Amino acid sequence: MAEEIKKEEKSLNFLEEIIEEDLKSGKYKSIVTRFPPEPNGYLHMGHATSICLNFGLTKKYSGYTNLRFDDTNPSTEETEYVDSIKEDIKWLGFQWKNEHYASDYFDELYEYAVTLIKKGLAYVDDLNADVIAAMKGSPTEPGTNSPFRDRSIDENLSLFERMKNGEFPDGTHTLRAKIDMAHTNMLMRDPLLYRIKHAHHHRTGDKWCIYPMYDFAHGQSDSIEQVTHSICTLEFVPHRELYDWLIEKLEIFPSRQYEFARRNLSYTVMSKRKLLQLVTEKHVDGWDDPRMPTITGMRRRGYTPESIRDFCDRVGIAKRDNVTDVGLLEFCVREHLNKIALRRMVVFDPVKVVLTNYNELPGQTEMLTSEDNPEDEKSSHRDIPFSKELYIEREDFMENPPKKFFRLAPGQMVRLKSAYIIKCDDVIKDETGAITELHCTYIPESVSGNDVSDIKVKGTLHWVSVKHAITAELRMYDRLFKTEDPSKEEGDFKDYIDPDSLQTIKTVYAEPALKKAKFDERYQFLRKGYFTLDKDTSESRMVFNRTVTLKDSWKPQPSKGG
RNA sequence: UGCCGGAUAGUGUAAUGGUUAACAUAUCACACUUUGACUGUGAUGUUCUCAGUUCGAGUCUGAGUCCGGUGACCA
Repeated sequence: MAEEIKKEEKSLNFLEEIIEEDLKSGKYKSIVTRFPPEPNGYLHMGHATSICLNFGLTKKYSGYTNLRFDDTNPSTEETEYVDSIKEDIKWLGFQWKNEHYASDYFDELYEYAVTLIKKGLAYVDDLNADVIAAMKGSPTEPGTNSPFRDRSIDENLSLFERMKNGEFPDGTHTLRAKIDMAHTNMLMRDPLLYRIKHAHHHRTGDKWCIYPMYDFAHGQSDSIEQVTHSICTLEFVPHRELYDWLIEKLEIFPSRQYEFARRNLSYTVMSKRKLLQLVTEKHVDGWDDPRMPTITGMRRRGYTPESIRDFCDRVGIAKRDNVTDVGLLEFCVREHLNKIALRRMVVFDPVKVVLTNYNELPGQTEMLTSEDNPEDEKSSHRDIPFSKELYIEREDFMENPPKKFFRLAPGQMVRLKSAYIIKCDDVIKDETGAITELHCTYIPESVSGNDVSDIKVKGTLHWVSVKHAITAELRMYDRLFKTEDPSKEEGDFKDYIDPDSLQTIKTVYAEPALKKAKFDERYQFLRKGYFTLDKDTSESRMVFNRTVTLKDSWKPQPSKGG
């Protein structure tokens, strides 16, 4: 027996390295992470990265992940978002251990503030926002101490309590940490800890009129929950110093913050503000528009959670700015859908084929059969009716084909998928010269599964029987933007929206098996792409969304002289 | 202008001082194919610059360049 264990050692990302080191050194026996959305918007692909990271880490190493809503700003947050966020996380396939709210900790946070005041490390400032901002100084110039900086502890205590009791209007007082107004890190120049907001909170109602700032809530919540690794994006790097300072002064559980680069995707935008703009200005159909990089949008588009997780795994994480090619996401989606999608034939832009030598018996329909998914050896099958009159794709016929055109052309033969080989004999046109029918002959002995014709053809076409076809509406979605990084372009990012990113085909012709389409199924319309049923489907109208096209490497050769 | 990050094929990541810098995707060929899909085979293509340390540098040091973040009573 070979002693060498050939283990495919997958390299670790920088967070896995840190965690393995922490586990090895005995610093922690198990790890705790958290996913901390603010309930003021819908989750998008960037959040999905963070979710996969946080939950993935505690799944790989022993531990768990909490869901914590960072609801410290009552004026922007709503319960509506809480529900959608939870739904999205579950849909992605993750389950949190505890559901927390920063607002659950308001009492403790208040006590922490009192502790800081008693230590002489925080004070109530009577300055208004503008003055405080002005006195912060600039990156190159130190700030100026507030005249209220050296109030007595007792006075601070009393003032802070009166703030809590609602004795002051909004904006008149704040609680600030007493650190260093000349600090090179602007965030350390006596940062605000609490502000007065006489606002109704979605969970605590009217109990509070003072609310902690992010910096005085996030790290403290981490600590209360004994989060070991608090993972956030790079723009919070400057906050880490304050994060550590507060934990040290408060002498609470030392959670540690680690930062990674947020995930950007090409041909889309990812900031909450921009996505909101797209919705409110009606450039898209809503948060769940299938072109949106939101979880709900991708779900409606037909993306699978498996493919999104796979994508996150493949791209990994690091600390450098990135714009990941959305093509990679599309690859992951195709790869998964190829395995699970049921095959169906749908003709988008029909041209009629008449099989001149096919004799239909009255009252009888020839039924053919085809596998639902050739990737699956145990695939189920469905029946497909065949008849004298068929539709094929208009683009699958050319009167004057270029070289290597494997489809239908005068005198040329093709296979109809799961049916017969046919040969084109005549092209029928109307008075304008437009092709109305193709007269073909079929080869009876070439039937799929029992082909004794010995004819080899290069092309196989999808088709439907005219009289058996059902109709549906198709929404062909493409990338929302025309440029890779719309935010980087000159002018407004919205100028780069692709007006053709949604093209609706009102009527397409499908084989009857598609009538039984279900919302949780994915379909591959043969040679066309992956589709899923849209919520706009009604009794009278089926609507399908194109999730992603099939890869298509065929390029028509330039034909010479007609 | 200060402070803090970062720079490896087109893109995203790996290589933890030691062969010819790897993997995925993309692109291009070829093969296979009752989906011009899938699959298979091959090819193209990479360490920001300069100097230094070292037998040996993508990795360490210094300088420079470029990119990003940061100056909300937002998170």
